[in-house]
Amino acid sequence: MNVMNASPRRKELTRLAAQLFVQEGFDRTTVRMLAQEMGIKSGSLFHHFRDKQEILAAVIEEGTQNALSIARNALNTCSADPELRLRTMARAHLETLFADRNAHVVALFEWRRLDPAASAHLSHLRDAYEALWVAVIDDALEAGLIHGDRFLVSRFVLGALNWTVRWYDPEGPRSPDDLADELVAMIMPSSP
Amino acid sequence: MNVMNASPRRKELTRLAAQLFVQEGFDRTTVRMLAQEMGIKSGSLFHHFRDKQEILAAVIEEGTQNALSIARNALNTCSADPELRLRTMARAHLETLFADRNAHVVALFEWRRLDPAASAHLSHLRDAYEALWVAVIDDALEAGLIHGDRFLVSRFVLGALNWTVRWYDPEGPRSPDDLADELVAMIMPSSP
DNA sequence: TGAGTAACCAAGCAAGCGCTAGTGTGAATA
DNA sequence: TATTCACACTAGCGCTTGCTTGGTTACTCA
Repeated sequence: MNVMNASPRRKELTRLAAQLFVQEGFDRTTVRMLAQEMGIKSGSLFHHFRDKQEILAAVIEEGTQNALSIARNALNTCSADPELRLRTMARAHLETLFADRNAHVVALFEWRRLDPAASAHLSHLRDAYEALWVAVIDDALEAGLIHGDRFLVSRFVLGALNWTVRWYDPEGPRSPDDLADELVAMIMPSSP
Repeated sequence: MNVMNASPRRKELTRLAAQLFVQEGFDRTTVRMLAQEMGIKSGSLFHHFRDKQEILAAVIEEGTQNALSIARNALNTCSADPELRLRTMARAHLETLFADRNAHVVALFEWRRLDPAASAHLSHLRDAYEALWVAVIDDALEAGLIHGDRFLVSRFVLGALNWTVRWYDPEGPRSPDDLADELVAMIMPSSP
């Protein structure tokens, strides 16, 4: 068993696991199914992961780390204009959501299956990500771009964005950026 | 086994099952846990339901039927003013979401566990409910109250509302009606 | 009073579950 | 050349799962 490392092999296995977790749900995905998808036998799986829980934690950690670094990057290479930052954050959110769809769907809908230790560790990552959102929304409120309660607005916006994984088809005519722009336009009184 | 009826006993059992499904998730809820919660033995459970799937279908059907009749009622006893109808629909949505929370959480997050037959049957109910939303949103768009693509707007609004089950605390200071009003205000340019 | 029935129980089956123990192998390291 | 290491295998243990069976109880109504 690997201590806590992220060997290329383990990363690849994690990616495959994410796909199965999305298809079947964590509980219905058996270690035998995972092993078959990975091209190994079920016993060999436990050379890479301590137990099934650890696979779930690896999937979610991978996805959340990605989201965090993508969002930070996008905000850093973007001016201080509150409207642009709001749009940028929404775009970054949808970009990572669909670039890394499997991991994020797992993070959104299987979080409760994490054991307390893993959940506590990963909560910090998630909180750091949400803090980025709250800051951007605070700026937009202060600039008078949008109105309402900062807490409620961020919850509503994140809810609307996260829910897209339930209905949005990336193969369709609309790009994730279109979606993000439409949402921002919807909540901004001053838009055309 | 009861054919398809809704005896008082079965209704009560369905209510208890919904609670457990929310607490543990459908897959992790065993028939033994269900039976214990109901005060019977696991074998007796199959006198009321053909199999575990049927319990899930019963829970979701109950919740969706309620949502549909509450929304219809609210819209019927409400003027034709588009803004009022939008607010009314949002309020009705959150009202039923939290009055019947367990059933709706199950409907939102365990829908995929339904077998194809049950899913097809219940999809009609859900579609009827969403049709109410689309009509209300169409009116609001036509009246110029809100702007954007009708399809996207309804998805965003429903997403924001449904996501509330993840963070909203009904014991807190804000009422569901407050929440609904805040969301409507957020997407309406002309609000104070 | 006695037939019918809804509701329940004790016992257990077959299948599947997560996970472990022990072993083999080929490549890198000493 | 000897040792270690990552990675994979076979075999199966102990337990839980959804569900079935065959029978009992309590109640209703002709």
